[in-house]
Amino acid sequence: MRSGAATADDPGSFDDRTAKARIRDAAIECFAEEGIADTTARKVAAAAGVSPGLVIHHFGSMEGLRIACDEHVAAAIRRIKESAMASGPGLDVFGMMRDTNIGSAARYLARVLAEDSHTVETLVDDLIDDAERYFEQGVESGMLLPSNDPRGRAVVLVLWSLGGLVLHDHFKRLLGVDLTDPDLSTSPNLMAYMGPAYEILGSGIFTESLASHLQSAVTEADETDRERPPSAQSKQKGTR
Amino acid sequence: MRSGAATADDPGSFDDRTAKARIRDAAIECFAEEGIADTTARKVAAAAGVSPGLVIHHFGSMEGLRIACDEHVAAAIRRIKESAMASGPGLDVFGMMRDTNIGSAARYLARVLAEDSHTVETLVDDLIDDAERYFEQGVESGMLLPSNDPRGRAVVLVLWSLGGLVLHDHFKRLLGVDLTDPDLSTSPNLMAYMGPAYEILGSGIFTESLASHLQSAVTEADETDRERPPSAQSKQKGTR
DNA sequence: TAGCATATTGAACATGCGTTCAGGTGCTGC
DNA sequence: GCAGCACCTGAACGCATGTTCAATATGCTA
Repeated sequence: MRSGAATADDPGSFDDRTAKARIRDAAIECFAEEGIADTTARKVAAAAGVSPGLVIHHFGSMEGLRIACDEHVAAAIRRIKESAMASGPGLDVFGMMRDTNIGSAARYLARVLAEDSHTVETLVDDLIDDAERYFEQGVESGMLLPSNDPRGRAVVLVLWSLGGLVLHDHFKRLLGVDLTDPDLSTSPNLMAYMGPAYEILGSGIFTESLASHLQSAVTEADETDRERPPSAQSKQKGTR
Repeated sequence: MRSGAATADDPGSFDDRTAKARIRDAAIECFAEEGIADTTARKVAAAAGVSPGLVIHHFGSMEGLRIACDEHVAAAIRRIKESAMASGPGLDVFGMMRDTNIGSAARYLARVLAEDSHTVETLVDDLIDDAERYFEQGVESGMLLPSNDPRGRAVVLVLWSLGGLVLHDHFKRLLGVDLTDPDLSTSPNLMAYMGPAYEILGSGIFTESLASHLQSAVTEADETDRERPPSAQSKQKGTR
């Protein structure tokens, strides 16, 4: 069909745009744009310029297509992340996936993050592992504060960030920032998001006195197993 | 089938636990448990103990059902939020919706937050408005640090929190905490989440030097990008 | 009692889905 | 040449879906 490309699916070969690859790419875009549930074999086929039968012929089923897309996007993100980490220090978790023509990957991710997919779980785990390692370096070099729970801090920060990605429509509506924009860094409204984010990550939001008060409550609850959590007055509900 | 102590319904109607209400409740549970796309009229009908036709008869269409569920859940959350805000200060955004038998509302919310629904948008807007007002009180009473962008800070914090809710499966897997658990506050692993969260919100993660470095980079980018916006950095950030 | 509106059913319908399959096309090796 | 093979098509199948509708049950009004 195309140029003198050899046999079909050969990852790493020069011309990957075989029909199979075109279908996969079209599927990623379709999943990203229309959502998982609203993406049908026929839509993907039309977008890729092939017949519906070919979609199933190459991927076995729609679920197979989903898995292939998951893996392709995960691989793309890993590649971007690696080059970003090699290029030097960055601090936000999104930084890993911006400044690169990542295409529809961010939008795709935002769509599948809430579904359960083993591939995505593994990707999230990896992102957290890397963040944790990254934070550790930051602590050692004096850029980041140490944590009582480095792993937990990495989990919370990465999932907050990814959760923000999932809710990108709300950010777009409320702050005018599209977190899935491939070239987010040139967005004029970026600071509407980055400003508050850096402020929070810079100094928190609690004052000294409140922070110490909460901290003592936390450690207290941590030591005694059955103690009230720090959220203060939970109204007794009678029966338990 | 449950009877008697049903969850409250529309304010204004006395006994709403009609078949229509049963269908709506079953639908909320079904949406929450199986997801939006996998919830069919027949499943809802079976769960409510009625025929599929009745579902459409009462709500016009499945989309009508979705809207009715959105509005019901939004009303429930607003009610909970109001009583929580009346009961005194709390600091995390989840606090609004825990300590109450909110049923499947949190799981439902987690499912619809990423879809677009005008009702949910309005609910999110309200949550942010309340958080902003709430933070303002916290600043006045000396519990919270002032912000250069109070609105932006509220948006970011609420959406990070809600994003975490959407990704509750990942939190459950990684920290053992189920953020959609109706009685979250008694969860033994709660601190695996609250600890890092409070740590971040307490003092941030950046050290002094890095924070000032980033801040200068931000203002620099702000000035070079365009003219200095009218309301920006009028107030110098905390003396610390 | 009759009359009427509402509540509810269950079978039917049209639609769109994922998937299958028999066959067509073009290339490669003999 | 022509067999073999991979790629690809497009019609078809079976199924689940949302929705419709005539028919029935139920309860309210007079």
